[in-house]
Amino acid sequence: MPELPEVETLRRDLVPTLTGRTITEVELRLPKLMTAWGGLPAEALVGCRVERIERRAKILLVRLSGGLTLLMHLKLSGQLAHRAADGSTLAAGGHPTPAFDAPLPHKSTHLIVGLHDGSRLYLTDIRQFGRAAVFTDADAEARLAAMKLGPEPFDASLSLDTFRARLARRPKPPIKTLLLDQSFVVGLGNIYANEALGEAGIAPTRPAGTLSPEETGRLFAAIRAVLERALTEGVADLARNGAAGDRDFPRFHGRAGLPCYVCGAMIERLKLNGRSCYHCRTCQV
DNA sequence: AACTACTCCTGGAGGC
DNA sequence: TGCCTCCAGGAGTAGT
Repeated sequence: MPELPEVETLRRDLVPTLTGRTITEVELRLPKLMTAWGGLPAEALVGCRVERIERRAKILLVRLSGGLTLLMHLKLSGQLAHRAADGSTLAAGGHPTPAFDAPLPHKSTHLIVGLHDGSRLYLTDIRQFGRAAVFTDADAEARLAAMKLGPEPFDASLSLDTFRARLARRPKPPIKTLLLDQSFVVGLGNIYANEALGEAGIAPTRPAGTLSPEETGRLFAAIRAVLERALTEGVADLARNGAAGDRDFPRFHGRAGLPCYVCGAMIERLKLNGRSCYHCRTCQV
């Protein structure tokens, strides 16, 4: 799925196009999209005005009038598109395929939210792993609390010292496994975990407890640098099949068999907990 | 408690 | 062309 940079970029794009609009109709085409988390029926959205759009971890929170919150998690293949009444795209983001300018709705469009100005918000998800739910604000907080999410990577409360302390509590798992664990730190997915480890020069398989203080510092800085680059220069560029795109970002993920940007050695792929790790054996030790 | 394996789905790419 | 296998950016749950 969209990881932190994709969700945050989408949030920023939706703020000016969605805020202040009032929901006039809702069409839920795939009921299970809204059953996993429970909450109110989709129709509860009708009549609500969009007050604010927030993000926690990889989850979008649409704060509504009437004390309600719409939670959305795009998981692996979810996508949101806000289209004007004439069909033009106002904002779109999430998984890069299908193309953001594809005709909507299509067979993987599972939720359509109509706004009073005639615009529509479409949630599409080829793999149907995404989730959405409408809660009272209090229930939304309870739902988030139940997820036991770790700290945000850019939160001031996550200092290098607290990062090291959290690592010290989980010494056994491979460091890559820990980076993907949302209770350890939120926002990283497979792409940016691979990128952070690559930039830090740390092998994904290293048990977390074997990292030196110096390596921990490099990793902490690399996590923020990689996410910051995605937020400021644009999210990682991936082709349809998950391979790296034309841009030099990502620099490791999806580049098996291609030369490392740093040393020229061939990037290799290995599997860890069922997820692909792309790494340079020379640079990452 | 900590850690791992399995599971929910669809569709595109590549081998034969 | 068709069929097969593998692969894809997540995370909840059940088992050891």
